[in-house]
This record gives sequence, structure tokens and C-alpha cells, in this order.
Amino acid sequence: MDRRQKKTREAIFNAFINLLSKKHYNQITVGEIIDKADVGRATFYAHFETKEFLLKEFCEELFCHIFDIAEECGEDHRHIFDCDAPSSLVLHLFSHIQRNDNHILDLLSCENNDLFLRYFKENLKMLIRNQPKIFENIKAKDLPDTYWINYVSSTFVETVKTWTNNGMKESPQDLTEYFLKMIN
Amino acid sequence: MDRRQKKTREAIFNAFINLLSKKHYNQITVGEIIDKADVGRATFYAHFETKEFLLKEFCEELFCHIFDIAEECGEDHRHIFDCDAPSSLVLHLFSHIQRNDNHILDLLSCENNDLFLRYFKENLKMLIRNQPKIFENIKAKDLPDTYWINYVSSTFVETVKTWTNNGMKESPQDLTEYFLKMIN
DNA sequence: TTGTTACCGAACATATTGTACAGTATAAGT
DNA sequence: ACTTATACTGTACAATATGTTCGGTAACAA
Repeated sequence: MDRRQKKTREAIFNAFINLLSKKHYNQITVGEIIDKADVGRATFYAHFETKEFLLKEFCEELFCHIFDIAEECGEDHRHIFDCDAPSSLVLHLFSHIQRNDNHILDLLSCENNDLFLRYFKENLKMLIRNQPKIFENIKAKDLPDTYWINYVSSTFVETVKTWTNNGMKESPQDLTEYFLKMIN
Repeated sequence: MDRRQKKTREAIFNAFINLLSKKHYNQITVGEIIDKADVGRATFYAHFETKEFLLKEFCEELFCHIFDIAEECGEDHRHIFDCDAPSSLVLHLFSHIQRNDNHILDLLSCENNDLFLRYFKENLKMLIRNQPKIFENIKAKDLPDTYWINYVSSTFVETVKTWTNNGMKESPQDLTEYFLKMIN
């Protein structure tokens, strides 16, 4: 990709995440974004069709990164897709969130995080669908696939929401314990 | 309340719910609402500060009605607050939703239902908080209050969402069974 | 009947969106 | 180094939405 394009794209992303941590997504205007990013109006629209596409593309990059980052981690935990127990996978995700990797906390703590959470959940669903073995306890409850997959991913996201809303006092280990108690 | 005020208020509510069942909340304009409701622009703003307040007040009336409606029901089920088992309370709610009482389905099926779901969840939380006895199984898991209350209400809302997204093929009884399997 | 209140409708300032275009700067190919 | 393609700038623009104002009219309540 052209160096100029990359620079502009990142400037827009940075401005966006910065604004998002301060105010409601719906209240952010394209004007504010380009001011903060210091790019021309036409440039913005050359990169992103609308504000919604900006969020969409940002989330895609973010989750791609989050779900990939484990590969580069030390020996203390394997790649996320190699996890064989729900606890290690869940702990892994909570830890990433706690460390605020890729501004995930900024997105979670902003007032309107609905769109973000939707993408979050979609990515979790994919993860769960691809790892049915590690959720055999839940499958044993004999619910339709749609229901238990939605259930697990929603419970995870809702647990994270409760966590962040209450100041993240608990450790990732605590959260993992809570989460497993819920879904088992 | 003045008869004129009441008429206007209802005309706006009806126009709003009508539009909401057809398009995204964010894409509904005040202009469209007043056209459909056939009231003046100034009149709308005399009643509702913004579009958000309209939704807020509508939801408040709706949930007040949903959680009260049981009082007038026949002997086949008691008032919702008198229920002593989770199953009857849950079945009760699923049944109301299936019958589309108070346009609840229109609000659920519209693309952007985030705000509505938030109010839904808030009302459920109140209900749960006031009826701790009937959720003793979940309490026995020894989770912090914030977490298990959020968990139960979220799971309910998410189950409803999955239900409506998939064409509501299952009966309220099935849903109740699913829901209880999840939270137990 | 009289005063009050709600509504109408039209106009208005303001803000946001998305597009257009001519000019400039940066990148890449020869 | 020269040329061509591409990305960005900045301004202007039409179209649309928001929320307010105000004089006139109709419905209400006493």
C-alpha cells in the first residue's frame, strides 16, 4: 500500500479512536475526525464510504490482531486456536482486554459501544464455532446450535461489559472463574 | 392530561412505532415522524426534547404496561410478581413477546434495537433484583450480585434476540426450557 | 364569555453529509 | 532525471436534518 495512504488511514483511525474514547459514536462527526486527523474532507471519503465503514474496518483490523496476537506470545501460553480447555482460552482473552491491547478498552468503555460489541460477538462466534470440542459441557445441555453459540458469546461479552463498567477490579483469573461458573 | 395533548402524543407514538418497524432507528428523521403523525414540527418538540427522548418515553410506557398486564390476566396465570418459580415468570414473558403485546416485536425486529434492548434489560434487572428468591439456583453459584443479575437478564434478552432473528419457530415453552438449561 | 393552553405552519439559523474540481505534492517506472 | 500515475488539499457546493421562533387559530376549562 502507498505510504501516503497508509499514513492517512492511520491518522484517521487514531483520530477516530481518540474521539471514541471521549464521546458517543453517534455524536462524532466526520468534520471532527478530519480535523483531528488533519486530512482533507475528500480524503476521508476516498478512504471510507461512510463513518460506519470506518468503524467496520477498524474493528476488522482490531479483531484480526487480537485473535492473532497470541501467536507471537511467549511460551507461557500457546496460540489461541491451540487451546484445549475453555479456561485457557477465556483467560487469554480477558488478559488481552485487561492490557488494553489495541485500544480495546477505549472501545469498550465508550458510551455507545453497540456496534463494536456486535463485531466482538461475531468474532467470538466464529471462534466458538471452530472450537466445538472445548465447549462440550455446554453442548451437552442439548440446545440448538444457534442458541448455545449465541449464549456463550453473549455471556462472554456481557461479562466483559460488567467488568469494565465496574472499574475492572477483578483479575482475569476471577473473571475466568465467573465465566465458567455461568456457562457450566 | 389535555385531550389534545394525549391525541398528539399518541399520534407521534404510532407514527414512530410504524416507522420503527420498517427502518433503522438512526435513519428515522423527525420530519418523517411529524409527517406520518400529521402534527406540526413545533408540536413535536413541545412534546419531546429529542428523538432519543421519544424512544425513552415510549419504552417506559411499554415496559410499565408489559410488567403490569399480567394483573388483568385470567386465572391461568397469576401476576408476574407473584410467580414463585422462574419457569412461570419466564414463560409468561416469552408469551407476551410471542403475542406481540404493545408492539414489542416491532421494536425487537428492527435493525437497530440497541436502545430498546438496553431499557428491556434495565427493567428485567429490576424484576430480578426484586425477586431474588426465585433465582436461588444461580445465586448458589456464588457470583457477585452485579454479575449474576447482569448474567440472567442478558441471557434472557439474548435468547429472545436469537429467537426473533430465527423466525420464532420455537414455542414459548421451548424457549423457557432453553433458558432454564442455560442459567442452571 | 374569557382567559389559557395546545396546535399550526412557515420561516429561520445552524450543522452535517457527501460530492466536485482545480491545483499541489508524493510515489513509482523508465 | 524525466514522466506519468496516484494521493492529498482546500474550497465550494447542494441536499438534508435539527431545533427554534412567532403570529395566528382552534380547543379547552372556569
